[in-house]
Amino acid sequence: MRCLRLKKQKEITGLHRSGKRVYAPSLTVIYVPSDRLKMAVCVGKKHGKSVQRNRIKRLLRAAFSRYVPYLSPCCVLLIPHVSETYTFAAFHRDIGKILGREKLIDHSA
RNA sequence: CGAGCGGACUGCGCGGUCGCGGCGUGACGUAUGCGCACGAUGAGGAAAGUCCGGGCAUCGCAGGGCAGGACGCCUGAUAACGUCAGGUGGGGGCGACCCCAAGGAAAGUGCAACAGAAAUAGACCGCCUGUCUCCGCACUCGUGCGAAGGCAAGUAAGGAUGGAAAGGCGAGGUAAGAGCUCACCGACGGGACGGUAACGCCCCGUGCCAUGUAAACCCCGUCCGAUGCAAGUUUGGGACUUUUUCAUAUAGGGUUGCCCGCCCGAGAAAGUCCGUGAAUAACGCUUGAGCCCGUCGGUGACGGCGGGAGUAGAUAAAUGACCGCGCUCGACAGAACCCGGCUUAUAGGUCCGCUCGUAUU
RNA sequence: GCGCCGUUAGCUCAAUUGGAUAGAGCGUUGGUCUACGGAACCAAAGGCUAGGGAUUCGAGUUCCUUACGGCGCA
Repeated sequence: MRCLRLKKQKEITGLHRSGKRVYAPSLTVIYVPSDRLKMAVCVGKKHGKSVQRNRIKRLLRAAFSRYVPYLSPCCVLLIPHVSETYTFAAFHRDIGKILGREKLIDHSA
């Protein structure tokens, strides 16, 4: 999981500038094709205190990791939307919907 | 039973599958960095706010002065504290109990609006005495009484204010009054006794030198060098070119905010090449004034001795998903160098001690 | 992680050494003017000075504490 982390400031600003944005009810995904699979989550202070922010990050990582074995290589940034409640089921469903629509899932694998 | 006060503790539990962080082991794989397998382990009472105090680190270390800051009843505890313990004084509550930045206003300066006669100091009204002028009444006819006004002296009883009005209240006293005198209370001064002390209590004396504010400046006493793990240490990172800033001592830079004193000869920027990367890697980084139990000393905070258990250490940052069971249906909330406190948030539950009221015995 | 500021009317800002009724501009509402509107003029409303406590006779101002917002440090 750690090798998939997207860490560099340059890469993240690059994603914001040239990445493709895809929207779902619970979150926004920004991605760009790459030679390796990398991901990051972005949870701002508007989502609440640190306990709640940590929980959102865990839910996003857990939901994303379900699709890791099937993904073609790219850089991905996950940004949740502000809401009353955050559930694993909603994140899991929306991430699957987006990745399927954008044809990033390699069904042959 | 109802209402309440104080103290201590707890902070969902159990089982499975997949996954995450660092750690250990490996007759494993790759070729030194990781992967794989197995094993044990992995957030709090506040981890929070950053309000105090330390450890630790670097700079200064020949220090000195000024400025600045903090604290402030007493005694003790402690590495230290603005914390804690025990007491003193004051305030609140019927009570259990709770609260208090609680030195100095007779070292000096400032401020006290409005109201009020007057605000830190006095005489506006008033009261009273003497005298003069004028008026009225009475009669024994120049005296008495009454009223008004002027002048002089006395006084601080009373005067709608105000947070505060020159000790309070009562009695005597007086022309009217006044600690002028007296009793009680208060204040101040002195002494004896008790207490380590803050202070308490008793006796004697003084008619009483006099408001509040120091979380206004200030004075007195005690303490404080500065910066903070983004501190700091080590490795890699070197080569070439260009530009620029001053200087051989009245400059420039460093040293604590400033001054004295002390130290130093180089420093800065841009571009190109090598390089995965420099917002990097490793160290600092977790055993510490720590925790639990017993015992001894102490009213207690705490200390001495003996025994025991003891792996969070990340770096865009680790605890999640799904399923089953139980119950009271789960609050506030996430370590980031480490400790001691304070403050604030907190569903529900447990235990101990105590007070008041009602009823019964 | 560390250090430092701010919060006053719907908005932007004042308020002297603590002194009484917290002020100004814009906006809002009503009126005058106009055939109607704008502009102009006149008037009014609107504030628990971020919350709580303390000091003081008296607090927007001083002190403590909490909340929110903002800035700086590689």
